[in-house]
Amino acid sequence: MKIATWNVNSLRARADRVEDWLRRTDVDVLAIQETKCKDENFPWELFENNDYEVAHFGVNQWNGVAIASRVGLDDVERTFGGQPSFGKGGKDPIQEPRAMAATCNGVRVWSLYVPNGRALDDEHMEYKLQWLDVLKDNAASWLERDPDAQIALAGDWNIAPRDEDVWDIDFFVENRMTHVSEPERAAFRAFETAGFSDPVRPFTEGAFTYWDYTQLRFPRGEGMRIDFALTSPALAARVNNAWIDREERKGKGASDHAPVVVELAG
DNA sequence: ATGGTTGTCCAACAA
Repeated sequence: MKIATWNVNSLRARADRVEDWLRRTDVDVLAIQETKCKDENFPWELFENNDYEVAHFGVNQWNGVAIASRVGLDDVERTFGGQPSFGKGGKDPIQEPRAMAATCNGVRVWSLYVPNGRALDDEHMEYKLQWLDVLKDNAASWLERDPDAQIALAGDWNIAPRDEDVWDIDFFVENRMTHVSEPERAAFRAFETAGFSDPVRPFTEGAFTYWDYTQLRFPRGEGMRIDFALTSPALAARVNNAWIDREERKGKGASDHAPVVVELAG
């Protein structure tokens, strides 16, 4: 069984590439982030035509998450408990479509689009840290309730947990960039303390998952590792292999993120 | 050539 996560940066703009990728990669479950559409604009037939069930959560042109599966798609949830809301300048806060879950062949798969943070002193950074803290409390409680639960926290985490997860840590620190600050990294580590782990890194040392569209970041090899599929202990034990599909970042019409694939035994 | 992006509600914001 193969589970993947991919921030597609607009599903409509990426429909042909997503379909080609699904066919050649042959994954069983795909957690999608940044669909950038509401349900009425969602390309349902893309998944139906390829024998995937799909569930979507999107309310406007921002964010949007989905899960496609051909091994079952049960008990869909579109938020986690106490998920913080956000409204810029405090106006009309909403629970943004950044998290959804479904059970696929016994695995509880979460598609997560963690808030970006925007700047170290931006209100969006407080939102990001709070959002992660509440998600972590939820995730810890799921494991306490069932230590054998198979859970994947898959998505765009918008955090580079280690210095080697960006092309030049000095550049990030000197420019007061987000994604590498200690509070963000502590928020990520809290999931590891709660029992979740990253099964992809051992198979992909030194690899990145994201390259900014600007500044020729991809041809220059200037990327970041910010997309993760964290696994509960029972699920981590099943991981046979994992890879980051850097080829998918190439060429015209690519997302700025590459898909991350985890292969499970059985 | 000292710049060089992409997506959305096509204007201004988000990443």
